[in-house]
Amino acid sequence: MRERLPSISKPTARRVALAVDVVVLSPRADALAVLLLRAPAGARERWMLPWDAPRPAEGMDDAGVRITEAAAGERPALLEQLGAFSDGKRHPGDADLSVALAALLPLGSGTAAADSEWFAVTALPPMPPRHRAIVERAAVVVRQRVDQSPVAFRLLPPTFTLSELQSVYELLLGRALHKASFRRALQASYLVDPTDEWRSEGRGRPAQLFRFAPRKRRGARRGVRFDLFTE
Amino acid sequence: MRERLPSISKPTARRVALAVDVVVLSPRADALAVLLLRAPAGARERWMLPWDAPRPAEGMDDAGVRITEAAAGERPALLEQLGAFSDGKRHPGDADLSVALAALLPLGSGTAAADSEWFAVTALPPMPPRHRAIVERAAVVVRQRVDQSPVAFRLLPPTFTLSELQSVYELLLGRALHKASFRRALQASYLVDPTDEWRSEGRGRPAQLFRFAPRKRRGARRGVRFDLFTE
DNA sequence: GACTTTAGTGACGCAATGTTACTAATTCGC
DNA sequence: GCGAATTAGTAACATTGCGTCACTAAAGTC
Repeated sequence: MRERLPSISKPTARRVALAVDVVVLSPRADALAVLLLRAPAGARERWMLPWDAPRPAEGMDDAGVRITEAAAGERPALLEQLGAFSDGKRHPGDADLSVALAALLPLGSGTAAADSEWFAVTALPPMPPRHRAIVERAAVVVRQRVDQSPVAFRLLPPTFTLSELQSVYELLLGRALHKASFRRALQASYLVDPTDEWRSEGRGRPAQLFRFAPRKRRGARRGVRFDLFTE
Repeated sequence: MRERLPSISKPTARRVALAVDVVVLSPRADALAVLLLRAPAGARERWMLPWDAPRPAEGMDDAGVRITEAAAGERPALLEQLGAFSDGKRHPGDADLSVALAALLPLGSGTAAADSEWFAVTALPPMPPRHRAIVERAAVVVRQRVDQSPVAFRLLPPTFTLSELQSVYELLLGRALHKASFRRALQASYLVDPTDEWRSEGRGRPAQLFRFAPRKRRGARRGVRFDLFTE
């Protein structure tokens, strides 16, 4: 039926202009916020993601750490690759291909430099189209991975209250969660350990501080979940 | 406290040698199998992934479809980006950077060409280190996404029996599932529609054929799942 | 000291899931 | 034919998970 020629021409790699674009994320004012840099004079949009070319022999993650440190003055608590973006959309450095990374910073860290500012991911200022697409993708990816990787915990300092943790989950998921259910599920998961410290935050009863300390869970995984399809 | 210079040097994209590497996956002999091509004479390893450079102005996905068609004679039922790989590991075309894609083919399709062969992802032959890493990553990613995207359904023809579907899930998850629970959960998910066809496969009672037809589910999402962490 | 605010827990009921055991429809061996 | 074997599909029960409401606890405020 189907006739095909055997492949005769050996493929060859092609040289393209590459950039690493970093979406630095942190909770800011009850929203998931991204750190943007003021674009150089003459740029078509006023804001852009921190980015740079990878240095020779530098891995993507190394470049991501370096770019995050330069923009936020801090090493990311978690770095996740978002993928390669090469649609025709405009990039501030005219890169043919962007490798995009999400870098998570804990709550309250990384005072922005003078030429940078935090924006809620739902209220982005004018920025290059590819960067906008990357930020939107980052928000989706972070939300999707929140219950598979310690995304929420990396958006918090090493110790935190359970209310803070719940707030981060609500901020990521965009909906309110029930306190009792949240804590019951967390308890059963063996992901956190209580410390013997308590924090009094203005009024109300002081809250116990917890630490992210996942333990090996007894196997016995559960069945297939058909209710998580996003399509 | 922290002193930082404002960024003065404008970043510039750097030109690197790029390849698109495709992991063509399909169920084969009760295992998840990957299609490999015999490497050209003189190569250090005998087998490699289908790959090529993207053509000018060709998107990653377009390149992925083209490469899949050339290697398997068929368009992928689902194409997912796995990310960018630029570790120091060796690539058959000495690409600095690989954009890796997973291409899913339904069960029983794509007779391999003479210079290609299917291998279980758990029993890979000698192949370039970067390609091996990409295949291993593909297996992990496909397993992780199985209950968020229709991965399992794209590994089956348009109509299939529920036993076939369960087999694909078991093959992807690497563990046995209980028949009644599987069907009950599937029923509740409104992901499949029964057809009025039945298939008799050797001995045993004939099985009804189903079709993937996801319906809009009534909202009401469930709580946070802490038991899905893979770390 | 009463009121407000935030933290944390107990308990009830419904829904989902694990499990066992069953029925149904076909082929195979004799 | 006819029973055994094999695969498909379902019923029913026990257990667990989860949404919800209601409560207690410990701080600040007036």
